[in-house]
Amino acid sequence: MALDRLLELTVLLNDDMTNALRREGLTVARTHLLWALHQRGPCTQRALADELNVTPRNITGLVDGLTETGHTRREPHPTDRRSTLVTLTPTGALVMKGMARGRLSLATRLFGELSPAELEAFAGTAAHVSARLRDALATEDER
Amino acid sequence: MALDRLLELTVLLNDDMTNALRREGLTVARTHLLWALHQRGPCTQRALADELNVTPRNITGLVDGLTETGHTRREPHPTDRRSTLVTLTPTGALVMKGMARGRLSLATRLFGELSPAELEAFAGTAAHVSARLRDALATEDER
DNA sequence: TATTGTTATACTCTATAACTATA
DNA sequence: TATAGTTATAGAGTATAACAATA
Repeated sequence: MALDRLLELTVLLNDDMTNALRREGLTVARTHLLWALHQRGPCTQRALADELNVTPRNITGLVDGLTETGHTRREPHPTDRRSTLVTLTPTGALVMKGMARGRLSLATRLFGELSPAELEAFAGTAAHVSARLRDALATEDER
Repeated sequence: MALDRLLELTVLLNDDMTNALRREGLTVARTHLLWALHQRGPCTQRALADELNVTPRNITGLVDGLTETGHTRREPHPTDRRSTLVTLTPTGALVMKGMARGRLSLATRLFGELSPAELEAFAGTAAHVSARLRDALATEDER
């Protein structure tokens, strides 16, 4: 059944992500945070908490770790002295650029043998599934 | 790009799984263990460690938790006094039966609107991607 | 009074290493 | 000597609650 394949794929992707990141001294959770910074630029921890859907306390820990490894830096907020701005260090920015390239090459290797039509069909279906997921889980409680 | 959709889907599925399971007092890791028991019947902890690809120490913790919540039980191995056989309690077996049904109904809701041809194409592509993933990650190190 | 980030505390998953009981 | 499972220890991710500084 398709769902089983999908779940299996989920597990595989997750494990592979974890292992690949460990080789760079990163974790999945920390990489999500880096990715958010890469896309949005400097953020307050509050904004990161909202973006990643975790508690502010959790962000404190993730930024602690990333700052210790030299990927991020805490800077004072220019107008609000309660806030800190989390920014990518040059190293952190480099790592994220490499990661963007890595995703591209992984995609090429994974999907490279598919015809454009197949690719389109797959992406369309994935989008469809993604959209339905929301509705489905809103009513999953009666299970 | 298709990979982005796939990763997004991975994250969504993962979060949803986590939340759905929390409503039943379970976690993803513990459910993997229950699923293995559901499919293979009573297992030694060693066998579970191999099946889930985690350390024996980790299995000790998971079985501790599941036994405390009444999903599993430890029984003496009939011939090897070093081993314990982990079994599903009646409650645990019931939960897993419900989960098998739940997966079916979730699949129906997610994929129900797709034509058989679309479903087949999606499943085929997922299998293809799954297979390629192995090769791809064996050579991902040059990144 | 409300918000930002922290400290305090706790639980789960995970790993390695040392140890006990058995094989 | 090797194997099954445990205790000991540690680190990461996550949560809630109480608190300090600031708005």
